Formats: sequence, C-alpha cells, structure tokens
Amino acid sequence: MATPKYRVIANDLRSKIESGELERGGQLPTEGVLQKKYAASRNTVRDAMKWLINLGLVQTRPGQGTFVVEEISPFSTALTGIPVLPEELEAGLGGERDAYAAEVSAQGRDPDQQDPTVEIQKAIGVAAQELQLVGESFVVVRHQRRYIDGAPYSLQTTFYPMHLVEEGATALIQAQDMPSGAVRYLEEKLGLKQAGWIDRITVRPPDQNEAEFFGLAEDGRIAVFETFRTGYDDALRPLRLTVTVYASDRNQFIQTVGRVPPIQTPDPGPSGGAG
Amino acid sequence: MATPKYRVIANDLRSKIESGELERGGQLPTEGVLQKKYAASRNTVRDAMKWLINLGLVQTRPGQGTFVVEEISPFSTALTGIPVLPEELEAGLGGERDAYAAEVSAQGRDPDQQDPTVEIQKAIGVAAQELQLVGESFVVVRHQRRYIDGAPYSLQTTFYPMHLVEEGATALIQAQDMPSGAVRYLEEKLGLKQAGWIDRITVRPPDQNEAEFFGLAEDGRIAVFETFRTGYDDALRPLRLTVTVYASDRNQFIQTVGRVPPIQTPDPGPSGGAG
DNA sequence: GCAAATTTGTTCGTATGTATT
DNA sequence: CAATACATACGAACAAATTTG
Repeated sequence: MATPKYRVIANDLRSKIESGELERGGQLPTEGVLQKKYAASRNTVRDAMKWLINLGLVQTRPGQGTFVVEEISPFSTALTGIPVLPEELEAGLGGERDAYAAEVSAQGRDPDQQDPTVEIQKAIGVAAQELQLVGESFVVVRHQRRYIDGAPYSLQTTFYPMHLVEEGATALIQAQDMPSGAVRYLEEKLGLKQAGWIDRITVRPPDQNEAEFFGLAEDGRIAVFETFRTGYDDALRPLRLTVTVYASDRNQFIQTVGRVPPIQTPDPGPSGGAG
Repeated sequence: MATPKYRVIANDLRSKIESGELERGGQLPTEGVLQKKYAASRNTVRDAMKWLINLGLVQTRPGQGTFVVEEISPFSTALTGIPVLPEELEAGLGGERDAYAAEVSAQGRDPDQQDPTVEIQKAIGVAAQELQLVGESFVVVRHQRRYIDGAPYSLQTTFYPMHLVEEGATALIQAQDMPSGAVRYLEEKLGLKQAGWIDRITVRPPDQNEAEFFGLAEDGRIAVFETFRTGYDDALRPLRLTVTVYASDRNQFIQTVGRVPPIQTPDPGPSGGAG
C-alpha cells in the first residue's frame, strides 16, 4: 500500500477544507458516514481524524461531531517601543509593566494582572547563565500572570540578582505590583540604568502548567512562545532576566525599525505561499 | 475511569523522561514489554506512545524501538543588525541577502542558497494587503531556498509591486541572485531608499511543501516560524514584503536594543520555569 | 426533567504489512 | 532468511458527552 488508507482519507478531507468546500467552523461528516463513504473501519476513519487534528485543521467535540477550526485573530505584542528612538533609549526604556498596559489599551483591549508571587531561589539554568552568576548565588524570582479582556495572556517570570536587594532594592522581594515598573525602580533606588537588552524568541511545547493556564489542549499540539529578555546596565552587567510565555496560536510579535507608517492590527490571512 | 489508561501510562513514562530516569536518546521498553508491565493491550500502549510523540518527548523508529528525543541546538537569527544604529538606518539597511551570509558566517557555519525562482502573480492576500495594492495589481514574487551547512534553513518569498519593474528595476524579474541585495539595487536604480520596516513573527503548522523541505514529520507536530517583513521608502510607501519560513525546533530569533555585551550563541537549557 | 438517540472516546482482540537487525 | 519492533487495518464492546424528543 503506497499511502495508508487513513492518510488518503485525511488528505481528501484536507483538500476539501483548504479549498473551502468545507467551511470554517463547519461540521465534517460523522464517523459513521465517513466509514461508508470511504469503505473503512471506524478505527481507520478515527486515525484520519487524529491526523487532521494534529495538523490543526479540525477539532472534535464529544457528543457533537468534528468541526473545521475557526481562525483566531492574533494579539500583537511589540518587541520594542514603536519606534525605537535614541531619546527613548536614553530614558531607560524597557520596563514591561508600563509597556504591557499601554500596549493592550492601545489595541482597545482591557489589561489585567494579578499581584506577583515572589520567591528567592538558588540561581540555576538560564537564570544563572544570563545573569552571569557563578557558585552559590541567589536570585529574586517574580512571577506574574497577565490577562487581556479576562482571558489568559502571558506568564511572566523575572529573575533579579539577589545582590540588588542587598544593595537596597528591597521592594523587589515584596509581593506587590510595581506600578512604575521594576526597571524604573532600580534606577531611582540604585541609580542602575538599563542601557539595553537582548531578546531571544523561541517556540516549544507547553508544560502542564502552561497548558492549563492558557487553556491549551493537554496534548501539546499548540506550542508556546518563550521570550527571554536580558537587561544590562551601563557597565554591561546583566540587571535582570525576564522570561515570558505566550500561547502561539493567538499571539504574534511585531517590531519596527526606522520610519514606518502607523501600525494597524494586522489580519494574517493566506500568505500567498512561501513554498 | 478518572484518567484513561493510556494517559496513565504516558504520564508515568513522561515523569521518567523528565526526571532523567530515562536518558535523552535512550530507548524505551518495547511495546511488548510495556503491555505486560502495565497490563494493557498493545493498542492502549500505542495510544500512550502517540501521546508522548505529540508532546515531542519521544520518537519511534520502525524495526528499532521508541527513543527519548535528543535536544537540538538552535540556530540564532537576528531580527535586526546588532546593534541598530542611526548610521545603519541611514545606509538603508535591511537587505536580507547580505545579512544572511554575514550572520551565518559569523556563527561559524556555511551559508548556501540557490538561485531564486521568479514569478509574476496577481496581488492577493497578505501581499496585496501589506503592499497596499488595490484592484487588479501585480507583484513580482521571488522565492529562495536557503541552507546552512547543507541543511535546509529557510524558505523565503519576497513580493515587490510590479510598478517597480515598469519604472526600471528590471533585474527584479530575472531569476538570478542579487549579490548586493535587492534593497540596495532599488536604491541604485530607482533612488528608492528603504527608510524602515515592520517585522511580524507568527507560528503555525507547516504545509506539505515546508514539511518536506525542512524534513519535518508530515504530521505537522513541529510548527514553523513565519516572519513578515514589510519595507517602506522615505514616503512611507511599501517597497516590498518578505515572508520567511523557518522550522521552529531548530531556530530562534535574537534582537538587541541599546548597548549590550557581545552576543554568544546561547544554550537554551531549562528555563527555571515560568509556571 | 428524563429517556432515547447520536456522536465521539477508550479499550480490547486479532491479523497482516514494513523496516531493521 | 529469521527474529524483532513498529505501522496499518479490521471488528467489537462499552463509556461519556451532547442533543433531541
């Protein structure tokens, strides 16, 4: 058998979905109907369904049926202020707190975040690496859950070297929102200005916490964005590491360089094909 | 039954993988062994395996067995030159051709790309939208496949408004590499300087072409990054749209703002948890 | 509100095909 | 060639979720 039967069925349905013969949000024939149509057993039809589910083309609802997935209008997150000007850099831009609320509001949505949880941990993994901590070092870890219009938006974790607290930035270990942003606080308190930062964007499957928070299918089908932002002071010493996780099916990142027209919330649509 | 048996099996194996009891690259017990161990039928054991495959934790090799997946060291692609300085913007930076070769070489790897294929198409979808073309407009479409160390790296498609060709930029419709970059060519030929651009980064399942090119599993388990870069001239008119697709399991994006230390190829490692 | 019908989810058994050792 | 291990395919039964009557 050249191509397995379940793949033949899946490919046939796939082309009907992509051609529009089966509408977005529309229902597929039930398993029973497909069995007769393709002269296949129920298990084989179900294997075809699983394939389409993995491709992100359909979803099943027990007791109801199988449906073509609807398009999600993604939320746009700016990697940098729009646009990045030297004056802004001078001002020590790069705090996520203000940027978040401003950006969400600008897109006509309602930002919300809970009070952070704060822990002190031994520095390990990326935190130790990015903050250049060696030996027995400790970090202040601030977690925060963010919502937009009441729906989960991001999980953010920021790591600060513990020595910042010892040097006087004691608010870092208090489980309270920092309305003006931690970056600004560090500048006011310790005179540490964030001179720049490095962003790293990756994609990976969600862990169980993340799947639950974002309401993603537990099977890890939908990946999450993970961004790492390491901020540096004037002496190019790392100030903080912020790790933010977003669901990849409803978010996109925007960034501008130089002079550009005003940004309008974009509609993804068909790409026209890079293949 | 609270949790299905296949999920119980999968969760048990998952914890053994995440705890390190089962090593990276190591082999899992065969289906037959797992049947006896969990007192389950072969199909149920296989359902557990499918779950772990979807989570990206294991892979199966017919005739050999099931193995814990190995970590992939990601390649880093810079969204912007490092760092972005006003002088660079003045120079009309933003051509992908030079940036690609320079960046790959900088990471000690060998860049390679084939001659582009060139088509002329009616402007539809994102191309029409981003290039602000209305009615019956046409675009020059240049496809390019890029490789690093011989391995597939990216699929790039750039759309130029057809009127640029009519105004004299005839090299755009020739299926040849443009060593100095199309952006520079447009400046030399038509005096059109790219004053800035907007990047948009999204993630989605691969289509069949992409899965084949990147050697991804056909089941769409591994997503692809899709970046949209729209370049604008001095008058803020769109010059071009470049759509680039990368495999998400072996690539990450880096971007710097302000003053930062020299970038070293980062090792992702465990995040320390944003959950 | 309840019962029946419909639809997908889980589990077992079995047989045969294909890839690798 | 034989043994091993995963892949495909069929049939059957019961469970769980949802809609319908």
